[in-house]
Amino acid sequence: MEEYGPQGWWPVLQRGELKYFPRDYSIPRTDAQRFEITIGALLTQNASWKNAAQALMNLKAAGTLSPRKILKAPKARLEKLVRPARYYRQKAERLKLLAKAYLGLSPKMPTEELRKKLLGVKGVGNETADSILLYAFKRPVFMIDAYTVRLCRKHKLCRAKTYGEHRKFFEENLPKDRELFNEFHALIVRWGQDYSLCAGDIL
DNA sequence: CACCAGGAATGTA
DNA sequence: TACATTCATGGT
Repeated sequence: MEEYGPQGWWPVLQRGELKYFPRDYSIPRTDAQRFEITIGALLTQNASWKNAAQALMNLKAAGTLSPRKILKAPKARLEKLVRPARYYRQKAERLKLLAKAYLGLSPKMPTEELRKKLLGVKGVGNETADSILLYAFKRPVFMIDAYTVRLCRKHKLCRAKTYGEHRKFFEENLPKDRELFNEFHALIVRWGQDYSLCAGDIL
C-alpha cells in the first residue's frame, strides 16, 4: 500500500469510460453496477483487463448491458460485441447463462448461497465466483488468482495447493475486512504485473 | 516473430 | 489429485 497506494477496484463505467474509486468504499453499488462487475469478471478471464473493458464498453454502447438485453440479444450479435475479450464464442454463450443466473441473485442472500449459485453457472469457477462476491456483492471473501499463488511461492508464505487452501490461509491470517480484502487482492495483482515485467518471472 | 493477459471445462492417468 | 488440451483477441 505504501508503494502503490489504493487501487480502487473494481472500476465501473461512467460517461463512457471506466473509472476507479480509490478509498471510496462507503457508497453502495447499484444493481446496474453489480451486474456490470459480474459480467466483467467473466469477460476478463484469461484476457487483459484492457480488452475485457473494451468488450464491456461495446456492450454499453450497444445498449446491451443488462441481463434482459443480453438474454434476448442474438448470439451472433453478442459475439461481435465481446470479441475483444477473447474466446468470444464461449463468452457470448456463457454471458447469457450468467445473465440468466444473475436474475436469481439478491444482495440479501448469504454469501454461501450466492457462491453456490454462481459456481453452478458454466463458465464461472472459483476465482470468478469469488471476485463477483468480493467486488460486486462486497462480501468479505479473499479471492485467489495466479499472482497470489506466485506471491505465496516466492516468499514461502504457505504451502497450500488447492484454491480453497489458499483462500483459507489468507482469510485465517487477516482481519475479516471487506475493504482490506478488496485492496489486498488488487495490490497483489499490481505487484504481479510489475514483477513479471521487471524480473522475467520464473514462477 | 514469439509471448501472454485479472480462467474454466473437459479428458486422461 | 496432477497435468494436458481447447478456447482463439490484441498488445508488446
